[in-house]
Amino acid sequence: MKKDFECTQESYAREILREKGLKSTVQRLAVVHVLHTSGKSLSVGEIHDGVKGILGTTGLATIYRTLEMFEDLGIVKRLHFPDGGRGYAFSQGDHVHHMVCVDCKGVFDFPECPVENFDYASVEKQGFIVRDHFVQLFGQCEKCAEAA
Amino acid sequence: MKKDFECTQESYAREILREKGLKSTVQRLAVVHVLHTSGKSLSVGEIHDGVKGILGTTGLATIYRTLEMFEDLGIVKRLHFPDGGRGYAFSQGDHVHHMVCVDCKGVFDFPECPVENFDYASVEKQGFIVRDHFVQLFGQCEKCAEAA
DNA sequence: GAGCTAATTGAAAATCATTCTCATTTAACA
DNA sequence: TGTTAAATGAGAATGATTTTCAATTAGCTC
Ligand SMILES: [Zn+2]
Ligand SMILES: [Zn+2]
Ligand SMILES: [Zn+2]
Ligand SMILES: [Zn+2]
Repeated sequence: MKKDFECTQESYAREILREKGLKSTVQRLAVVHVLHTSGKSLSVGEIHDGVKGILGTTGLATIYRTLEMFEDLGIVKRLHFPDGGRGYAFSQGDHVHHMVCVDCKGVFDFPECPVENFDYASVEKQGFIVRDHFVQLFGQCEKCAEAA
Repeated sequence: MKKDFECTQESYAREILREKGLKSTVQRLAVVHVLHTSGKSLSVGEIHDGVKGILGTTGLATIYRTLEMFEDLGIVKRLHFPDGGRGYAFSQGDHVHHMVCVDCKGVFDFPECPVENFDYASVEKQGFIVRDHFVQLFGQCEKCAEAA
C-alpha cells in the first residue's frame, strides 16, 4: 500500500528501520504519522484510534509491538503520567525532555537538560553509577492555565 | 492489636493520619514498617508479602488502597521503572529524588534536587506553568556494578 | 471496659491493560 | 513474479488494579 503522507519523521523512521533490517509497514508508518501530527503525547489507545482512522481496522497488539520497538530504536519516548498511565511522544532521537500538562495531558518538549550541570558527586559517593535519567515537568499548558 | 515495633516513620505516619481523621490501622502501620526497613523500593507485591509476614493474611486491595492514600499524604513516593513497573519508596515528606538500580531495582535517595537551579525561562516562554517535577536517575548500585 | 459509629478491611468479582499464540498476510529482495 | 522471513490480526491468556459489599475494627464517649 502506498501512503499519501510523508514527513521528516516518516523518512527518519524508514531509514532507521531499513538500517536495522526491519520492515517499514504501513502500520508502523501510521504510528509515526499519528504521533507526529498530534503535537501531544498519546496513550496507546489514542494512537490505536489514530492509526485506525488512517488504515481502518488495525490490531492493538501491533500498536503495542510497534511502540515498544520504536522506543528501543529511540524513535519515541515513553512517558509516565502521575496516575501511572503510559504515554508516548515522538522524539527525533535528540536528548529532549517533556513537560506534561496535568489537565489536558498535552506534552511539550524542552530541549535543555535540567540535570546537565548537576554534580553527581554525592551520588557517586554512594557508589552509584549513573547511566540515564528521567526528567519530566508537570504543570499547566497555556490553554489550560487560561481556562482554569 | 498492639505492635512491637515503632520507628520515626511510624510515629510520623500515625501523626499525619490522626491529623486527617484517618485511622492508624495495623495494616497501614505495617506498610510503613515494611517500606522503612527494606531500604529499597518495593513493588506492591513485595509490600504485600512483607505485610503478610508481619500480620499474616492481608488483602492485596488494602495494600493498594494504603499506598494510594500514603502517596496523597506525601508519606510515600511512587516510582516508575523503565519497564512500566510501579514502585514505592518511603519518603519523609522531604523533597528527595531517587536513583534506581536497573539490576536489583534498589532505590537510593539523594536529597539534592537536580532541577533546583534550572532556569525555567524557556519553558515559561511557552506559556507552561511548572507545578511539579519528576526526576529519577537510573544506573547501577555499588553491589551490582561490582558483580557485573 | 462496653457500646456506638463511621472508617476500614478482606475476598471475590469485575475491569482494564498488556502480552502471547498461531494462522494468515506482506515487505523486501532477487 | 516468486520466495521467505518478518509482521500482522484476532482472540485467548495473563496480570495488575479497582470495585463491591458484608463483616470487622479504631477511635470516641460514657
Ligand atoms: Zn493543557
Ligand atoms: Zn537530560
Ligand atoms: Zn543494584
Ligand atoms: Zn526536585
